[in-house]
Amino acid sequence: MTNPGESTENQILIAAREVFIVKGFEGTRMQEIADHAGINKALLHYYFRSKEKLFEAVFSEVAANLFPAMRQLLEAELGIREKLTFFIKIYLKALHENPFIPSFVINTLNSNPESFLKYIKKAGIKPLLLQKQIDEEAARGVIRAIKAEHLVVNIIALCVFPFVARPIVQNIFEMNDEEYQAYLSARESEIIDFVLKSIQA
Amino acid sequence: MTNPGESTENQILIAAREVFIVKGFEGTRMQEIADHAGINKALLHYYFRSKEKLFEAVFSEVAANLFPAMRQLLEAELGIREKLTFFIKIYLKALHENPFIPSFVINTLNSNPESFLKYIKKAGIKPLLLQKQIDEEAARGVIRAIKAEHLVVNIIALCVFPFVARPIVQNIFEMNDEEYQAYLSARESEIIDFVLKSIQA
DNA sequence: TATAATTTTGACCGGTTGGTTAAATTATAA
DNA sequence: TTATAATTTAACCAACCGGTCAAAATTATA
Repeated sequence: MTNPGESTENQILIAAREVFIVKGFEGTRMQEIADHAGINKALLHYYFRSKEKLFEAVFSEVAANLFPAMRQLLEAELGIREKLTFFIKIYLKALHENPFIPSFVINTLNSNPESFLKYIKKAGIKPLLLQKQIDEEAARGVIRAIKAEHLVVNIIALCVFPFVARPIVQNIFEMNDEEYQAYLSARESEIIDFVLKSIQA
Repeated sequence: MTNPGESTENQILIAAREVFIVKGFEGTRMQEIADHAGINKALLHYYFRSKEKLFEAVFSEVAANLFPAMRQLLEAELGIREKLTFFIKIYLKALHENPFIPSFVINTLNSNPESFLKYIKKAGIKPLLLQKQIDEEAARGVIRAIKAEHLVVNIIALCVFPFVARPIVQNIFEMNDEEYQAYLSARESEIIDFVLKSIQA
């Protein structure tokens, strides 16, 4: 699977991402990353010095994208209902493109709870701005009053959960892979509907 | 931390559960479990033969409790709104008592997606029963129509997510541990409200 | 074309870790 | 009290795994 166009360093990053995201830091073997990248294992150390630094390179790429995207969505110049609808659409699209990211994030949180803190701080998400908008639109009767910390967590939970719990959901509701894909596709309108109805004035 | 009243085997199980649940299979060292249990490491093999069998003992205890409880709640002789309210209350109570279980489940799903299948099958959850009740009560105008596979996943997602994403949520919304505890406590009424409003006829 | 720099490799090292074992200790049964 | 069974332990083993290295190969530069 060597890609002649990519530099070796980049091939390593791609392979490392693929393996770390599924197996986590402890579960990943350097030899497996090397196999994925189609290179000798020593090269991993040549370019990244250690397993931990390689993981950090993968991790920081994930974390660096997570929160800025979230902030951008939350600060969009939109009415609250449109904003939430837009957030749900974009967030689900990102999840479809990278379905293992949520599990990776949760795994990393488990073994290193402070790992995301600097990326959160750097992204500069301003929850008070959203709360302000919610309060203003609740005062106008557009939606009911609700705390931002509940609303945002609810939306992300609804989006993320079917990806992290896929084997369980698929089995309980007896869906094959195709049916589950259809289910995931239906989630967009389902979540938008669920959320908008729940905050109706 | 040796407990004179407990058998050695049980002490091992308790310690193994504590460590495996937080660190997962790959991240756990047998010596650490032995240290937690206050015993010599060789005893782990004497009683459980291998790390994998010890993990399986812990895992099966978790899995054996997860789905039967869920089924019981879903088949309670209650109206749908009362049933969902009851489900949320009991589910959150269980999560407060075992806050690391969701992360453990997700970690285990990641490394072994088929691990829960036999426990799901054994629990015999009948989604069609719930769907039937939803359809009947929607026909009577008690709630709006909604697919069981969306409703159940939504509820579990809302309950579970603040536990698995705690460090991130805590940091984005700038809460200390005490404030987060209050936040978790508020989740019950928040989720009940959110869900019941979203399925209102 | 020669030399230098960079990249790559196979082989190896040392620490970690799951697992084993013989002996010692404790518990139980006869 | 003695024999046997169960439990426990310190020490050890072997495989695994992250990391290193000298040499070779390749690429770049003078």
